[in-house]
Amino acid sequence: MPDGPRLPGVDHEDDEDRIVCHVDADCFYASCERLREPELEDDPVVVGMGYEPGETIGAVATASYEAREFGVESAQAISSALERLPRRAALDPDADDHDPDLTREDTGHYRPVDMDFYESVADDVREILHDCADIVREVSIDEAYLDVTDRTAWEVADGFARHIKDRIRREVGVTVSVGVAPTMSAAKIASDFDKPDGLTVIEPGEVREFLAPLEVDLLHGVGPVTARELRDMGLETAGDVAATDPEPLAERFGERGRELYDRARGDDDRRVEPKGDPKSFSRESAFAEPVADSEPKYDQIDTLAAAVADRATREGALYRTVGVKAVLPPFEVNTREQSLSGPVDDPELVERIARDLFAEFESDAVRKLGVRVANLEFSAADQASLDGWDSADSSASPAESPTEADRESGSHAAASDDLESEPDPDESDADSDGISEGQSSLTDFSRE
DNA sequence: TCTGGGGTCCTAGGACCC
DNA sequence: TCTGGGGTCCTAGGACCC
Repeated sequence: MPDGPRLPGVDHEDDEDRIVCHVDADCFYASCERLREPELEDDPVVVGMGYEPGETIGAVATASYEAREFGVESAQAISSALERLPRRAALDPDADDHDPDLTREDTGHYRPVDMDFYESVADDVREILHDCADIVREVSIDEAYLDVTDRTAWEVADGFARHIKDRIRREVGVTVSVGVAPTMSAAKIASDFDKPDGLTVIEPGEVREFLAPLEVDLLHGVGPVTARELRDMGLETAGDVAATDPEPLAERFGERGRELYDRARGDDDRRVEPKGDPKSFSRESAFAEPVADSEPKYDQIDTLAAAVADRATREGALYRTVGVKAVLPPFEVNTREQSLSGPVDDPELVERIARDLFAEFESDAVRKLGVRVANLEFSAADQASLDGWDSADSSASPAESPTEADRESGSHAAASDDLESEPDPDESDADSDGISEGQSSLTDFSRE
């Protein structure tokens, strides 16, 4: 949308040159593990779940660079990771997976994910980032964009980035790679260019030239599927994309095609902006092997529903949509969701709806299940309850005050009734009635 | 890559409204 | 009623990212 033609002489405020920094921690989880176990330094370290002897599910979350040399990669199944790089612990003759032929050099350390600890380290990094920039967009636990236009200049951007890296290393103890460029997408590629412990600056005017030789799959937003299609179109590098006719790209990939074309040419108007509220919360978990019995599946749905609802409550979010995911062998992903007429915070309702939506897969073998809430609203409601205001305040969450919950909560009641009554065999009108009826008695939640 | 978990955004069809 | 066209919401699926 911001990609329309520019009119000369008309308000170019938005087109000012920006200096964008992308900061990306190097194998962050593994670095965190080394913070508390310095002996792991220089040894291969793999962080993930499910590598205990006998466990087969789970995947690698992060592999240190030493571990990557053995072919261990992020997202790899634990079984393959262990094949390439056995556990150091397996050297112990008493270990369950002991192998007498192993040598120390061919083994690595495996540690389970400990998000609470990684979050605490990330907090320390974030503090430094906010100290170094006016605008920070945190993308994930180990990655952020900084708008540092007002803090530095191109002539000294290199030194500024060095300063950020040094502070993080000195004060927190982890290394990061930094990319500096006039756009977010180029900064992202720059930080990736020289990992680990990298520092790459792409100055305005150099972006397209810098990108040109890069393989298409290095562009943000190009995954395996798109990369293959692009190659089929004869486009191997960012330079190929930049030089091609954008129309076929737009036809094949829609909006993403236009975006891809722009990015490959170094055009990216996005401003660095702080991240807004989350859009959804979900929990999922895989069974060790496909499960056909309905009971363990419903138990898992209940557990996931409770966890998701609890998360929403803790974060002060109301939700208006509840969904489930059922992955059937070999890897068929099914999703079902249902929206209510108004936002609620009601764990029991989440469980009921999740069970109801899952019923369709009751007799299928299932390898993975998930529950999700979406259409979140972080309104005055949670502020009110957090501040300890009493429920007389009209903006208080309808679902949190017993008195209010009892007498109103229209959507709530309507939705519950609807779900409790046996739905018609032909369910298509059973839903729409009951659920929309509560609307009139609902507090007005409309956003403008 | 025989495939974990938590997210985001886009697309496309259908319902529904005016 | 042989029906125009725009807009929005809902749902399901898919690609992608970390």
